[in-house]
Amino acid sequence: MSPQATARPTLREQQLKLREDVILREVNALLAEKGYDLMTVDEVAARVGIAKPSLYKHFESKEALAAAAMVRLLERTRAAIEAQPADAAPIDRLKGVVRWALHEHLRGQMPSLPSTRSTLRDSLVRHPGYIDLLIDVSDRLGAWIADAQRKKALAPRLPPEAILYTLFARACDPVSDYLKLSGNFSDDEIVDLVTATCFDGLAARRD
Amino acid sequence: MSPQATARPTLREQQLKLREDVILREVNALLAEKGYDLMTVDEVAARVGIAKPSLYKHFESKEALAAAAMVRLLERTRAAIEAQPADAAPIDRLKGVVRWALHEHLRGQMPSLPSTRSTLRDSLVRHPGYIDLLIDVSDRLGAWIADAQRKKALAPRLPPEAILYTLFARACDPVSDYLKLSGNFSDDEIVDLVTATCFDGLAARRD
DNA sequence: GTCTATAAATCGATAGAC
DNA sequence: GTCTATCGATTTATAGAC
Repeated sequence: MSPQATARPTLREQQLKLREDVILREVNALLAEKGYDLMTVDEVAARVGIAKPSLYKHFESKEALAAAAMVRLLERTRAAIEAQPADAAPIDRLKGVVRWALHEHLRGQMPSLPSTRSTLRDSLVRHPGYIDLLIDVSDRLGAWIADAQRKKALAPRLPPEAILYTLFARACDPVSDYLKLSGNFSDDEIVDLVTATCFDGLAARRD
Repeated sequence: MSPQATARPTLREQQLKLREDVILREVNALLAEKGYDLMTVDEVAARVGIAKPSLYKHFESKEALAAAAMVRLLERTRAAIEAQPADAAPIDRLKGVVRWALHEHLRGQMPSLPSTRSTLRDSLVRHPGYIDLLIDVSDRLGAWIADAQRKKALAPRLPPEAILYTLFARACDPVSDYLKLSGNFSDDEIVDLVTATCFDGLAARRD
């Protein structure tokens, strides 16, 4: 053990942070698997390998647990946005983010959008960090959308917010689940299919 | 009161059927509003205006209640399919069904798709009438899809089942909820927007 | 900080009187 | 068939020992 181990509280804090990250990863997977309402705190504790009261030492409630997991998801989303090549056309950067989200979804790591009538939604809007991050992510995507519409790569007539909502919704589109369940497609094919129908539509194109 | 009133048991059966229809309408609305897991049997009874045990005289469990409501929804879907003009192009008939579903959604009458990991899904596949109706509806839509692809109105490269799943998914697309929540669009505009992005995609079209 | 044990509330389902 | 009252199971959350 290093001499700083007892002197600095930082190491312990790092361990704490590490454990909380394990917790949030499991919460994220459970949110994707069964949603907020069906996820039980007992199950989270069991998967992490600790007792339930220990979990409540880290997070004060089930809602706080889910909110923290959603914040983490938004942070990873922002990272995916920043990872897009700066020299690519804005529409291709948008496609890249959608493809990243679809891959996460197929890996069972993408919780559904907080439904407009969900229990979770109310507590999320009260969570300070969540709204800020959501606005940040929306602003970055919104800038690309406006840019792509100016370049006439995205349909100029569509309201930008309709495009933004559609991109968010495709990230947890049940279509990918059903395609996966059919067993006729690989994950890459499913990502290609959903991305294509999202941007190009179901109707045939002449261009 | 007609003379047959006491002689025939049919009248009482009609009243029974009528009450069950009221129940299923409320269940349908509640399924659309909060989903199967958050819907409580107490709430259904309260909305119908009867006590919970009375509800259990009509339906033996919460699952049976939801399954009956989903069957009723599929029957109305089949009716909407049959209501499409026979002389219209197949792609326009498909659009007509999607538009009907979106209007139902905006009226709060369209439950979400039974998620691949839902509690409800397992009991639905065991319900005899449900699967038959689902196959019937899928077959009718599938015939139109094949027809539209032959005529090159729908993208010929897309797997027909991907198109079918996409149409089902758009009926309960959360995008419509968020557009409605924004308050910037009328119901008709939302239906137009979602239908357009579904068939034409987000990317600009030259045709 | 982690555990065992339990409180408090909710929900699906039923017993039994009318 | 409809009601009041209640059971049994599940789940969130906490008390208290270590």
